[in-house]
Amino acid sequence: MDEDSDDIVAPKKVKRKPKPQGKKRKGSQLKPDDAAEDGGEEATASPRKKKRAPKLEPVYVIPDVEKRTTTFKGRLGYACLNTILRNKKPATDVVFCSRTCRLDTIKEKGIDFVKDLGVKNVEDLLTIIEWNEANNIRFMRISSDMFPFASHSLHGYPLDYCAPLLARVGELALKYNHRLTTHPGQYTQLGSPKKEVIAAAVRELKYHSEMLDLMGIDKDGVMIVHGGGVYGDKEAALERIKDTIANVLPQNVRDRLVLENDEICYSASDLLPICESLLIPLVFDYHHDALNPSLPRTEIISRANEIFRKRGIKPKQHLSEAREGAETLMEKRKHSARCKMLPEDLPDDMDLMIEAKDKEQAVLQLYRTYDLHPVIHGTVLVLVASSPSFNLTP
DNA sequence: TGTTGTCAAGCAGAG
DNA sequence: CTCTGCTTGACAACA
Repeated sequence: MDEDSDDIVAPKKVKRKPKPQGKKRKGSQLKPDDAAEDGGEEATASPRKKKRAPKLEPVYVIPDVEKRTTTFKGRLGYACLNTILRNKKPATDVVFCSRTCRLDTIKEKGIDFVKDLGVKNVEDLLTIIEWNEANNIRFMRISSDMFPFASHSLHGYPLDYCAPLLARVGELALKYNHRLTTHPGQYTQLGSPKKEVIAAAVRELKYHSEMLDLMGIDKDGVMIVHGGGVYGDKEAALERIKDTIANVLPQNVRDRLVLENDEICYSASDLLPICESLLIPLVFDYHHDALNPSLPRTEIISRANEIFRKRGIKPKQHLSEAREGAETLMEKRKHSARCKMLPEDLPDDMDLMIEAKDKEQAVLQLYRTYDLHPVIHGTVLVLVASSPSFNLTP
């Protein structure tokens, strides 16, 4: 689907998936799982090699991108996961920040096991930030899974045990002028009519705040959440959201909170009034706005940026694109692997989070498209052949 | 090593 | 009603 993939010369061995037509998986069936039609078929071509084949050197090719120009001067970032570091081989070398476990495992191994996962996640975050710096990326979203179950009603735990390590993350980010933000998940419902749901949302936000506070991150370290559900009455839900923000959230949590327009329930014009009245910034998401439009983009952006300005927070926005060939609303919600271009109305001085399956590769592609930063040959496309998106077909 | 089913949490929309 | 999608991934069990 993504032209990108077509250009890639994959590492020499491309394996065909066995395709065991066994049990029906409960997930979607619509992904024929082999999109390796990129010409990497020489895979099976060497059946008779007796000397144990030395590890094949992958062939890295940087495909051409269509060149474009921009006056954009902000940072581009990616969310949570670095595909190169996540897929390092051997498996013991992988670097990622979302180690987690099951509830059963907590019962089995105890909470200290879980807290150790958090330590490993934070250690790896240091590595990722170093990688980012080496590759001219200075903006990323921290995984909400950094500390598994930290906000859980029964198993939750404070993060102070990890304070020194978290402080190192903040110091490193500061050293590189690297912005770190968070995006608590879809279960974070500030406007639910159910008390327990709100309580869980507040715990989740407190956890994220605690993490950022212990890192010593400044006010640019925001936490982005959506409006959430409407429960059949949007006005009433908005009132509850407003009440939660104004009267329930502790000040340090509220200080980091920002709202984001979504593609189903709350458009930018739904959120702007409460954002403006509470001085909660609005993160504008171009993709969501395209699916759930309201006011003219330029108006949304200028009003949103005014809130950021008043709060002294560097503005940020989200960019993603729908999968190619998406027809229905549901299909269009899915993110594409890359972003082909920056939006028309993108202000120059702005941090832009790229939400794409290929993560940092999508950022690097935009770097190349617009000549924003040099891209190191070898970090591009190193593993695209095995990245999840590579197997996605439209 | 890879594959497969399942996993903390909430909601809305499609079929 | 069930399945899907959301920041979408990762664990666990087994081959």
